[in-house]
Formats: sequence, structure tokens, C-alpha cells
Amino acid sequence: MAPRVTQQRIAELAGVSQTTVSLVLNGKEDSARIPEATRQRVLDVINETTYVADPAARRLAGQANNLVGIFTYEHAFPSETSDFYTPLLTGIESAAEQLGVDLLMFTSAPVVDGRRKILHERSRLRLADGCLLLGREMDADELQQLSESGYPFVTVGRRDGENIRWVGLDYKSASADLASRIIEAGHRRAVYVHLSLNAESSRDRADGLIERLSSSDVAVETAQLKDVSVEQVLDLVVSAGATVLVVEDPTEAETLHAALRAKGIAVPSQLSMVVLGERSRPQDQAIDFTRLSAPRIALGAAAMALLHETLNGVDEAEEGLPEQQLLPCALIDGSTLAQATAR
Amino acid sequence: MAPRVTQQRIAELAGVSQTTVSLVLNGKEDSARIPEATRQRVLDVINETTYVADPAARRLAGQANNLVGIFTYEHAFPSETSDFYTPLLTGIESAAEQLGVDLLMFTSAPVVDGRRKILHERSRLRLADGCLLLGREMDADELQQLSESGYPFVTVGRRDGENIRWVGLDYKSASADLASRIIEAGHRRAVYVHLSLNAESSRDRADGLIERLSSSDVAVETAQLKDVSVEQVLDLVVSAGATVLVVEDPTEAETLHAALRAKGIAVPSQLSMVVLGERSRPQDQAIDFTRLSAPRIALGAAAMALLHETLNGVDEAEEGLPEQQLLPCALIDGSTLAQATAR
DNA sequence: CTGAAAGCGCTTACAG
DNA sequence: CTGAAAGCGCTTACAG
Repeated sequence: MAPRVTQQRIAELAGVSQTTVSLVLNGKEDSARIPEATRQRVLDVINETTYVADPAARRLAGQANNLVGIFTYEHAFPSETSDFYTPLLTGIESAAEQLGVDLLMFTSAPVVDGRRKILHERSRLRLADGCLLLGREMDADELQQLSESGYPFVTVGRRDGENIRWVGLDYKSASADLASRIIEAGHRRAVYVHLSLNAESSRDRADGLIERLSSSDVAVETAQLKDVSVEQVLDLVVSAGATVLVVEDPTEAETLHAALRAKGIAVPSQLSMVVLGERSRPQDQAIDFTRLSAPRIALGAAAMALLHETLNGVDEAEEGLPEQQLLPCALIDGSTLAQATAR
Repeated sequence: MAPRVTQQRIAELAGVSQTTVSLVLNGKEDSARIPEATRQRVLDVINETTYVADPAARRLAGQANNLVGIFTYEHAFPSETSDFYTPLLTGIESAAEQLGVDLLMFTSAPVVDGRRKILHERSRLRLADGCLLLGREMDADELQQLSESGYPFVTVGRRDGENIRWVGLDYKSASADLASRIIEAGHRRAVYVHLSLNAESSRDRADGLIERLSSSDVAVETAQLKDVSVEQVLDLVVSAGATVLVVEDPTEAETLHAALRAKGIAVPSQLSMVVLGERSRPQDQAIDFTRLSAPRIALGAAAMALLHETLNGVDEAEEGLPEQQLLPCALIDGSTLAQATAR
């Protein structure tokens, strides 16, 4: 392998000192004013050699190196999770491009039980200036520890816990609004199929939905597909006398919709369905559910912007971003919520 | 921000020198043998403080960077291109994880006319040990220049040009094999709808298909949907008297299939269809085309492995990987290729 | 067995 | 205007 090009080498080629090269690269306008001729000579050599300052050395010497880490608790790219991560990464990528930062994906973090550990013996988090944390569920202790270490990070999604910067989605309000529509349509009994409530995003949805429904005395039975079968969910719908089935996860919603069809139960004429999320690619939206639509691309971009501000300070003209921010979700009418009818 | 915990600090707490701490952390068994008692005392302090060695400093002191760059010519994550990049990134990610390297996505490269330039003024390519290049079409000059600079890189996909390391897919053989099936089914006239032939992958498919068909005197008319409308393609099929429509891109194939259905032309009873690719997610495979299936996840992983070997040398026990390698594609029978019938 | 010291490639006061 | 030098937190010969 060719020996690494260093500032020292650039300096020799340009006939200046290593300090001058560094100054040309990072020179604040006010500090040392290098004559245009010298400056140009150095820049020419740099271009010829495609030299780039060693990020590790820069960092050690106390510089930000425009490297933002991305830590995903699960594999980021497999298709099973791509619905979750892809839109977030889309937003992050476009914001990163605009801000001129590169993205460091921490793929080397060991995966234990299908999840990555942030803080492990060989954690390389500090190679990046700061880090974006993505995942449905995060370990609160680990987050707290990271926060106390002073390492700058922003989580994508609301998190419980003190002093953590995040940008999340206002699932609670949107779920409550959907509950209102259910109430207005005259439904009195509902079944709610949700994911693990270990995730803040799932708790927020459950809270918003159930609080609102309960306040109007709508009865809600809940279940997790992790624990019970599709069959059992349908049985629950029948035994509870529910006229509306609310489902958190859009993929599970499609599974349930197919099962209902197979059983000859028509949606929404015999049973209404409301979904608290949607598939990430419009063309994959098989059924036009009455649902909430989360701005996940915007979420990724907003998280990136907040981290960038945390690292580089507030832009002069701008106001500072809030350290914790909830983005509103849209409601999609869809065609699966009908007036309640006696069953 | 809390002051960073350093080896110096650990050393003070454990009552040893900084060197000893370092030795405890990285000590090769054979070099310095530290007594178990000292060792344990140091480890205890490290555990209490959750100390992690600064990777930047480690790197500077001569430890491997373990950073592999990913350069995509277009945005990597938007859903329009996700079918293309996602499976590749899946393979890259899992290989990276296994090899213990992190991934540096060059999102800061300026996008000009929807494509990124590799070599620009502030190229940060050298942040990474080496780089994987992804994209349907690449600028041959740019590639050559990069190659001459001595920077280690591997392209995902076969490339024309000297001395370039790549892992590609054997589209040519697979397309020829599909052509053989078309011939065996008795077809004498075909229409081929392809993408821009600027890409090696498209040229390989066209070559394999057309050479084989021509060798059996099967007539082939070609068209690009970029240039002509769906309507015009259907007209071409009719005017050419084709009994089989071959399509390179699976998404375009679906569009054409829908147009045929709308026109009342049944596939395959009235017109056979063969596709030289497939959607990346099985569940998105709307129609069971007779097609070729490219191992794109394996492709990503193989490219990563080749780059890693380029950077770190050949593993002792192993044989070296070839610098240029074509992976075989599978043929899927599907249900859209039938015996030719007079029209 | 253990520590002082050089050096990795940078940035940034500080002197000329 | 320009460069010598200290220092960032490590690893690793090299001396005790």
C-alpha cells in the first residue's frame, strides 16, 4: 500500500511548512492571513494528491470532522426492517448532504440477541462527532450512561429519561384523533392489536387511543400478535362484540385484513378497521386503510438537523431548535372506517 | 461536557502507570506478562468507569482504521432507488459486521445533475481505508483516475477498463440461457425492451440475449421505454409479429404487463413474457414472470470481502479472491413463457 | 514486572 | 507573513 500522504508531505511539495498547510485547510479568515499565491500553491498540491486530512488526527487535535454516526439497534438494511429504517435514512441522507457531513454506520458493533450494544469494549462511537440513534426500543440505562458520558447524540423517536435530545412523532395526538373518529362513527366496542409496549412509540399510540376511547366509554380489548394467533384475534373480535379493529402495525393489519376476507367478514361493512401507521412506500399500500401517516423522512431530517446544531451551535440568524420535539402525524381518511352497525 | 476519562485517569485510580493500563487492554499474551493481581485491579477500575479507549487515538497510534467507504452515485436511500441499493447494502452490511469494519457513507459528495462526483475538491474518500463504488453507470475516466491514484476500491458490478477490481453478475450467461428457453419454446420473433446501454449490466444482458437468439435466427426488435411510450412498445410487438416480449427491468415489465391486460392481450397464451431481473423483495413480486434472479445480497457481500482482502491481505489458510469475479444468476421458471403459437 | 519516552497526524497558541 | 513546538490519547519498542 502506498505510504499515506500527510500534511508534512504536502508541505514539502509546496515548499512551505506543515503549519501553513494546516492553516490553508482550516484557516479562519481572521487568524493567519496567508497570501493568495502561497494559498493557491498549497491548494494545487492538495488537489493533485487528493489529500484529505486524517480524521483521527483531526479529532485528536480537537476538531470536528463532519462525521455523523448512525447507530441502528438492528441491522439497518435487511428487507424485514427496511420499512422502518429506509424512510428515516432517506431523510438523514438528504439532510446530511445539505449540511455537508458524511455518515458513519456503526456496523461493527457486536449484535447480541439480534440487537447491537452501543457501549462495548471496542466502541468506536467517538470516531464520529456525534451520533444518531435509531431503533424501536432502546435500553434506557444505556442511553442514560451515554448521556452522562457527555457524548453528543440525538435519538430518532421520543424517549423517556432525562436530558436526552430527541425528535419524535406525535403518535399520541394522532391516535387520539383517530379514536375520536371512531367514537363519532358510533362504535362502542373495539379491539386493539399492538406491538410490544416496551417502545415509547407503541405506548404513545396505546395511550392516545385508549384514553380517548375510554373517556367516551368505548370498551377496548387489547392483544399482541406476538402472543396470540390471527385466529385468536378474530375470535376476540367476535367475543368482544367489537365493531372496529384497531391495529398498530400496517403489515399486521394487512395480515388481519386477509384473514377477515378469508373468513367472509367484509371490511368495513361488517367490521371497521383503523391502522396507526402505514407502509413506507406508497405503491406497497395494498389496502386504503383509515390510518395515520407519520412523516418519517422529515423525522430523519429533523433529527439530523438537531444533532448538527448540537455539534456546531446555533446558526446566527436562526432560532435554536428545541432539544425535544414532536412532529405531527397526518390522518388519512381511507376507506375502512364506517358507521357502526349492530352486529 | 464531563472531562473525558483517559488511560491516564484510569492509571491514577488503579495506582499504576498509563502504559500498564494500555498493556492490560491490548497486551498480547506473549509480550509483557502482567501479574494477575495488577491486571485485575486495572480491569476493576475500567469496569467501574465504563472506560473505552478513544478510537481516534488508537488509530493514530497505528491501529487499523477498519473503516470502509461506500460511494453511491445516486442517493442511496430514496425509495425510487431502494430496489437497487437495498439488497446490495444488506449484503455489505452483514459482511462488514462479520469483518468488524464500520461503513462510511459519502453523503457529503456534491450531487451534480442527480449524480455524485467521486473526485471533487473536498473529496473525503481517504477518510476510509478503501471504498466500495455502487451505481448502475459509472464514469470510466473518473474510475481510471481513481485507480491510478492508488486508492483501493472495488466496484459492485462489472466494469470495462483496465486494472479495476470488481464483483459483478453474470447477466450475459443467464440472458443467453433464457434466450435458449425462448428458442426451445419455438418462438421466432421477439421484442426486447431494455434500459440505457451505457451501463455494463445492460450491455451484458443485451449481448447474451441477442447473440443467442440471433444464432438461431430469431428476429429481435429492441426499444427503450425512455424513448418510446408503452403504447408504442405494444404497437411494435404487433407490427413485428412477436410472440415473446423480453423486458430488462422488472418494474417496466409490470407496467407493460398491466398495459397488455388492459388491451385484452393474455400472457402467456397470446404473448409470452421474459424478464431479465426481479424486484428485490419477494413480497413485491406481483407477477410470477419467467425471469432471471440476481444474487444481489451475495454480490454486496462478495464485493465487501474483496475490498477487505485488498486492504488487509489474504487470510492465511484461504486462497486469494480473484480481482474480477462474475457471480452466476439463477433462472426462475415462472409462468409467463409458453410455447409459441401462430398469431 | 513496570514505567518513561517516542511517535502517530493533526490544530493552535506562541514566537519570530 | 511563516514556522517551531506543545499537546490531543493512545501503542509499542526500549530501559530499568
